[in-house]
Amino acid sequence: MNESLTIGKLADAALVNVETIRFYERIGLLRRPTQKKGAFRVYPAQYISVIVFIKKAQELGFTLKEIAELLKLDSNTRATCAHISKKAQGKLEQVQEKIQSLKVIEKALKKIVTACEIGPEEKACCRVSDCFEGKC
Amino acid sequence: MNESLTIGKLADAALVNVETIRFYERIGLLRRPTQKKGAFRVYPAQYISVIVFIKKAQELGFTLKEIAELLKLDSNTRATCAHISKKAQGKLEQVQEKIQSLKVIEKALKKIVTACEIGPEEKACCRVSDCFEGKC
DNA sequence: CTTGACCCCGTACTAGGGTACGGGGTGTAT
DNA sequence: ATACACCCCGTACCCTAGTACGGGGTCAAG
Repeated sequence: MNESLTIGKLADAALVNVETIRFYERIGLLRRPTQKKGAFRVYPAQYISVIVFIKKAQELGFTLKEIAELLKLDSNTRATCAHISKKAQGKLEQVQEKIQSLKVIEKALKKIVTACEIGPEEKACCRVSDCFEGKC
Repeated sequence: MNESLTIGKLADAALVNVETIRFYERIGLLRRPTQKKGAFRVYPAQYISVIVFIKKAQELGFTLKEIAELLKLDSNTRATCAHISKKAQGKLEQVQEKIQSLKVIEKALKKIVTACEIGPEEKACCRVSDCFEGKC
């Protein structure tokens, strides 16, 4: 297959607005596609996963700037492989910290759920807002 | 101890701007402290962990609105315990989804790092942007 | 009892991340 | 060859989450 898409089809496939794609191109987050049909952009289907990735990463608290850095790791410039490895390691640590923090919140929420099931009087034993103080 | 703090001390302790605290109060994310010294707000030290929590949760991609919902789980209104349990379960699922997504990204980054260490030619085998398509 | 550091409130401004709009061009199906 | 859905670009506008500002009040030390 290896379909190619207009901006509208791409937007539909990635569940975003056409304007969002144009916006990402303007700020340099998405590369303008090399191929064109007349004046119209023509995107390889690959772009869908890039946009899906951007949206997922955003939900995880990455800024568009940080996401741009993540996407840069995909570029195939062999010359800079050591550099890319270093960058990837930094991002990896950032991701692992987020996972740890989420696990702390997860634990607090689980405690609230079970405490509630046991009985209302137990509930007060855990506050999500204390979960980063080790009190939970 | 059980210290009480002025807004300035609280801001310093929680590593935010005084204006940020006032902003959070304005939008109802933080409750205005009940105690006052004259016209000045007096905060119990507990507020520090609440603000720290807000900041952490933000980094994890929660909006202030979502964070307000998380904080509501801390309220001690016994009448609504079943309701709180349900809310907490919903939030728990949201948190667990985030953890899963981050693990997918983590895996992709690890692959990039090791591929880079083995040799530049292997690097192209993994793109972070494909990581939600199961291609990684 | 004054001075300096801090607080009050309201309003205005900013940055990030889009969304909407409007006037015009285009590709394809009929 | 014409209609209609879709694309182009630029500009303006919007929401969220703050940050800054300015005029005035207040506590505590000297």
